[in-house]
Amino acid sequence: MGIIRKTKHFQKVLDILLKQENAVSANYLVTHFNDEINKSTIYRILDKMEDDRIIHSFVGVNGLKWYAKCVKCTVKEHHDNHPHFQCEKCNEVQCINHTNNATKLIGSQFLVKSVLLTGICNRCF
Amino acid sequence: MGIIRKTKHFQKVLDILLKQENAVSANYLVTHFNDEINKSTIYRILDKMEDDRIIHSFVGVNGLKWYAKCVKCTVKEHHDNHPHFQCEKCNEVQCINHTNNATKLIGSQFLVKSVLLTGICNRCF
DNA sequence: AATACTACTGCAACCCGGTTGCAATATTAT
DNA sequence: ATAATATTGCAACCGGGTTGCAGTAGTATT
Repeated sequence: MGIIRKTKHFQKVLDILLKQENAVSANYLVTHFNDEINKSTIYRILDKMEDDRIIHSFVGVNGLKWYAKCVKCTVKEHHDNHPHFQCEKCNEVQCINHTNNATKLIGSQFLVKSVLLTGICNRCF
Repeated sequence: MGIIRKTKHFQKVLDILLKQENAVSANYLVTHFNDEINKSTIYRILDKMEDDRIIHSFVGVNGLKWYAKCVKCTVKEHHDNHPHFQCEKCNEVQCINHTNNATKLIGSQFLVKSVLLTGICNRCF
């Protein structure tokens, strides 16, 4: 159920996501492509990209959905379940993976106020 | 700007939150008190309780806001910035604090798929 | 290159969690 | 009891995200 046709819209959205080092909110893409791409189209493209493991998503501090490119994911499995850090002031999101040093983020430089882990609990497992 | 008058509505909402061991979603409270308390009233009560450090809040997997009672918070400072774990299947939220064993949660019993840290980044600090 | 098939898109309307302004009501201090 | 004002209900609104459907545009086949 992922991407089947390589359309112009798909390419444009992909370009933004690949260019960006960190995560991008769905809402940013909607306003960025305001006059160019309909918002339902953008949400549908993002869903399909996620199905194809081109990007991964998560929900940020304000309940907005964020997306970032996958680095080592295969079509079968998501390997990009690394932590994300979001600043409550500037709202910017950083992926904490091989390129970033997690211990540098947590502790001295950042004041971590909330940690949300998600997954499958042992009752549902 | 917190709670000033101890009203019946305030007491009813508080009772639910104190009774519950884990977190409760704002939306749950709204539907629970459907015919009894107006939803704007509930959201306003929750805001004030959070101001007074009676409860603390965070955003769950689906972007919904969750609340849980504070255990060791003072009016001046929130000490309940412990991690929360939310199951993606049953949506239940557990506070990972002194009563729960974090290492038991992470690892064997749970499959952790995403971790969101929030706070203030070094640029904004 | 023309055709047919169907994935993709735009539109408009909708959904739902949460917010807001305002008039009416209830709590508290006097 | 009264006055002052915090709280509430209501209705309308906001914004991120979804959906059904008809029209458009990729793609495979000829």
